[in-house]
Amino acid sequence: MQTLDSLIDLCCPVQAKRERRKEARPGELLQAALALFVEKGFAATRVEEIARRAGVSKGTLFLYFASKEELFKAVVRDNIVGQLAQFAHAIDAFDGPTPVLMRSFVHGWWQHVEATNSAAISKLMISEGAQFPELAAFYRAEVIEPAQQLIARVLARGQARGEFRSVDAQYGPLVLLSSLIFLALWRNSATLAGVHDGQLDPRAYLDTLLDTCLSGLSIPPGTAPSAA
Amino acid sequence: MQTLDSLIDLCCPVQAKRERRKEARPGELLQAALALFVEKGFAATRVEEIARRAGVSKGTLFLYFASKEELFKAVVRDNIVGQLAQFAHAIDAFDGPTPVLMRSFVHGWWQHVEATNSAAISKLMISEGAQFPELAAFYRAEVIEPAQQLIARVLARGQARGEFRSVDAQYGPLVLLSSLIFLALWRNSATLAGVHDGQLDPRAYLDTLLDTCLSGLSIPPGTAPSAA
Amino acid sequence: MQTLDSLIDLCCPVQAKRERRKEARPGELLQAALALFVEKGFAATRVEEIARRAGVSKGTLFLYFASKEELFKAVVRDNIVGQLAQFAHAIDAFDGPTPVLMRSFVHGWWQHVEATNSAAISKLMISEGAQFPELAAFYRAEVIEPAQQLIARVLARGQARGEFRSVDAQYGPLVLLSSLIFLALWRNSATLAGVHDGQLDPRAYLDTLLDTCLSGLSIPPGTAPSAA
Amino acid sequence: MQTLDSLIDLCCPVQAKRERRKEARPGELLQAALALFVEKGFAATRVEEIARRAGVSKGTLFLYFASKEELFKAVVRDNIVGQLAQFAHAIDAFDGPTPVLMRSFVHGWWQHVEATNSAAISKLMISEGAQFPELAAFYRAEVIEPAQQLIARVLARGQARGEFRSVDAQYGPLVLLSSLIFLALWRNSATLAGVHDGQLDPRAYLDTLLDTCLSGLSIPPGTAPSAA
DNA sequence: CATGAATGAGCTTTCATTCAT
DNA sequence: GATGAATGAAAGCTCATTCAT
Repeated sequence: MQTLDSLIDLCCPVQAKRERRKEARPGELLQAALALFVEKGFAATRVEEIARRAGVSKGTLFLYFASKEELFKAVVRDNIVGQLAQFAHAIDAFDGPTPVLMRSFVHGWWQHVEATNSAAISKLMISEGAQFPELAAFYRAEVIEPAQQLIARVLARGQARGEFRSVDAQYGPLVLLSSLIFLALWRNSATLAGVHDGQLDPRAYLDTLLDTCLSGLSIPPGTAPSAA
Repeated sequence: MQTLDSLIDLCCPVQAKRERRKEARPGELLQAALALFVEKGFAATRVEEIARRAGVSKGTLFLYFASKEELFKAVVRDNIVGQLAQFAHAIDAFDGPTPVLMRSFVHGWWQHVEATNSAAISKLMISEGAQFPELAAFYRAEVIEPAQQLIARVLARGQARGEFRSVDAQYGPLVLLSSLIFLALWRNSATLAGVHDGQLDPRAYLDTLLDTCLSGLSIPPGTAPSAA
Repeated sequence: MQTLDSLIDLCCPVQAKRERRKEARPGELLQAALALFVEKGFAATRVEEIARRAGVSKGTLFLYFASKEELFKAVVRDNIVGQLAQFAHAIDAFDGPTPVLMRSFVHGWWQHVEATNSAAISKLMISEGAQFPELAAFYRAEVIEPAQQLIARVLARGQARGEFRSVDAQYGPLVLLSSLIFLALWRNSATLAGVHDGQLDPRAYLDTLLDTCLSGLSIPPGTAPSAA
Repeated sequence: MQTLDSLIDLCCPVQAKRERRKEARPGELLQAALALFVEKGFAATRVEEIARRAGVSKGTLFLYFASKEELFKAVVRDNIVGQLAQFAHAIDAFDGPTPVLMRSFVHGWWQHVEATNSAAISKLMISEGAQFPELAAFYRAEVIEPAQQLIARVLARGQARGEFRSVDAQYGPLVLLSSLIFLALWRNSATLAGVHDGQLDPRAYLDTLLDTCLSGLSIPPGTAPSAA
């Protein structure tokens, strides 16, 4: 049986090179724009530079995107895809102790963030999101909230299994999420990182975070609800 | 017979109007600048608008502040720098248990952040710092570093008094600071908070943070260095 | 049947209008800039006016010249620098008596100065150089020094050939150069020339200068190193 | 018998200090303005700086001079005084050989120029005179022309006494004057002088000038109209 | 489709001039 | 008279956007 994609491929055989390049244009522009918006911010990025990096002329950019703002929106839309679903599956499939799950989740998350540009996009949204309310709402609904629920699910699992003490259902996840977002920001903000950039080892930071939180979440030996 | 004016003069031996306005100018400009920087960002705010909001002309602004960047620095100094020193004093003067100190420090910090717009300024620097390196450096040196040291001092105090277990000297303070900065961002980022702004109760969030961290930092009963 | 346009195309295989204009732009701007700099001075000339006179917009000017100062330098290069090299070649190629060379050099210089506006540019630099140190340095290096060396070379040639008596190597050329610069000034300074402009015949002035200097430089008959 | 001035002094005895300072104000302002106009040019000099150097406030300056332009005119008017008459007398009184007179005249002129600010004023007139036609005309009539006639008188004297050969009556003086004006400019023009400022010894330059000109003017031994 | 020359509104900053005190 | 705070018209330069080719 063929997937939908492969059917589409059969119906629309490879177009002439020129045509194909034409179709690739928007993607190249989006990629160039993402890199530059992240690097220099929205206002400080000149459309000419985006065009140059994408290998086209300034005029061509406006053929595909009505304005610099529309280009920004397209960049964010293009990059906000739920990688989060995979994390959810992994969590559900795991069956060891929750502290171990948490450790692996946190480090796995960072691995993904490092590999993709997600941190950069978060930075972008936090920095310039105020100017684009629909995008901000979209990002919140599609990224922030699911991420929060993911952490909530892990905490709940720990409590259900008697491994964690109970924490506030709303703010507990947030305390953890905040540190993850902070790490993402730190790597993309000249102000936060500055000269100390090289000094922050993400993995060591995450370990310190995990040590503190896991101790804080663990049930004190004496207080164990155990009983006879 | 006395004129109304001369009566006023007798009753209110204030300075000449011009004089009084002159002394008020910097404050009015600072206030207007803070409001607009927060509302629209540093780059997107035009000095003319700041001046207009302060009720003066463009030229007058430059009578008091040498440049837009200097104006920003003055805003930061006016709202943050001084306060950090006060926190340092309060910490040194305190002589109760460190967990209590930490609670009072964290809540006191938030109180100040809420009263002024310091949180918004942090948001600003994270958003636009990359484009204004001098401002970013200034902010790092005058705000980020001192804040980090403040937290480090509290942690060290707890350890010295046998109240806290030892944490990584570099990342420990950062884990705490990250949550504070996150809270500041949350309140000023449409992306993070959006329309749900009202849903986050800062004080409850901070309590959750303190509960988790203080538990995580406290020395487990059994491991007590007791002796005897 | 051919359209008029296609006939024209066949007859006049010129570039597209846009293209042709593009190539003409720098020249038109240079010309406009020279005229206005001379008329109103460097500082008092607004770039917008230059652009307008060249028939383009302000922005277009900056497409071709990075700044007002660079535009000025281009004007100088366009009008003077190249010509100095030509004089040097002519001097080297000449093989008659040095007094004849000097006469032809001096009159040739004036011919060039009259044709272009180089004199006016010298006036400009003397007037405004102090306020634009970079321009002054450029002018000194590219114009004053080479001109001085040109004269020095002629004097040295005369001495080497036994036609001129020896004069101070530093001040000799300067005495001559001063008169040439003075003539340039006279023609462009309301103060020096005023309404009496018509009264000064440059060629007669230069002849008087040459007569005096050449007599002054020539070796007195009796003092001839002859011998016997 | 009393001069007019001393009579005036008797009628208007010394006023109160404050009053006297009031009368001195314009003079102090003129002095400060001259120094700054010469140093930085008209446009580049800020009225505030003039006022500060004169020890008054910006507003006070406008109490005495209607505008910056009027101040400039006043500065020039105030400084153009004919020291030239003294030179004329000295020339008439002299009874040695003309070459000696010329040497002493040229060096005396420079001594005076150095002592006063005349060179600076010449520079000022040449630089900014175009904007003030009346001043330019006045300066020409009162300074340039008389100076030219002074030189012409010396040349004529030399010819009348059989010491000089005949030169063009109009351009001969000019050739000499040009070198003197050039020297005055050199000392006040960053462009001409630049880094070599220290290298030009005015007296050596004038000697070279005199050597060349006097040789050029002297009657060749053989051609002497002597006769029996 | 693609180009890139051309545009012009917009920005920060300066400074001669005014005028309430 | 004297002050200096306040003004606002420029100026040089940038860059998103347009459109003739």
